Amino acid sequence: MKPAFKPLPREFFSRDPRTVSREVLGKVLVRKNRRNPLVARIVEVEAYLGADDAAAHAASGRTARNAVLFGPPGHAYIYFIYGNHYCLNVSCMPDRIPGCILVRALEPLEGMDEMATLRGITLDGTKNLKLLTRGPGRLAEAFGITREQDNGKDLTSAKSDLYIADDGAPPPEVAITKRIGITKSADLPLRYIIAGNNFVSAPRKLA
DNA sequence: TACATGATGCCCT
DNA sequence: GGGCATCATGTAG
Repeated sequence: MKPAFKPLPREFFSRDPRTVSREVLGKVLVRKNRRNPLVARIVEVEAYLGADDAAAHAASGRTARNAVLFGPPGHAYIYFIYGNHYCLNVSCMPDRIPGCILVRALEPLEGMDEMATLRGITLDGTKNLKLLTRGPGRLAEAFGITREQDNGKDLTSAKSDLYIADDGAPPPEVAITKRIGITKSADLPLRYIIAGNNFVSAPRKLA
């Protein structure tokens, strides 16, 4: 593991989710409470705007489930979907304003063996590497993320066992498309991907 | 208390 | 390419 993964400051997330989405691409997600650190680069995210975004969980106001979105920025909002899958979101915007980003795909950098174990698959070749962290449900499983353990966790502190950091990589080229898997406000161009990256969850037309 | 539904992934064809 | 598992949450009654 490279030295000094520096966590992003809370102010980074205290902004419009669209700005955060664009700038968080190329940063790394770090998981520490394992035998070995798990590290993967963020290559695909979506922005959810809050009150004015019909597709956002926060659109209909604060509930027990989405309370984290209404709290301070830089915290993990984990929810369970389709009876099988967890998804990792990061709260954005200042306290009480419910923006967020959804992390949709990662490029594994370190700890692939353990990710494979968590996913319940074997790594036969480079092809299977994509199966580790491509898609919101998959990456959550590969990082051992559950609502019980990780919901509300501070992602801006290296003391946290789950956080987002800058590893010094140069900013990538960003492409923008429509969001995936939603029915409301489905045409808005709020999905941000690293252009040409092989680990994004699905090829889509540019918006 | 009951019901409809979803920011998905897997397996079968 | 399409159907389906599977359940927490929110909303209605």
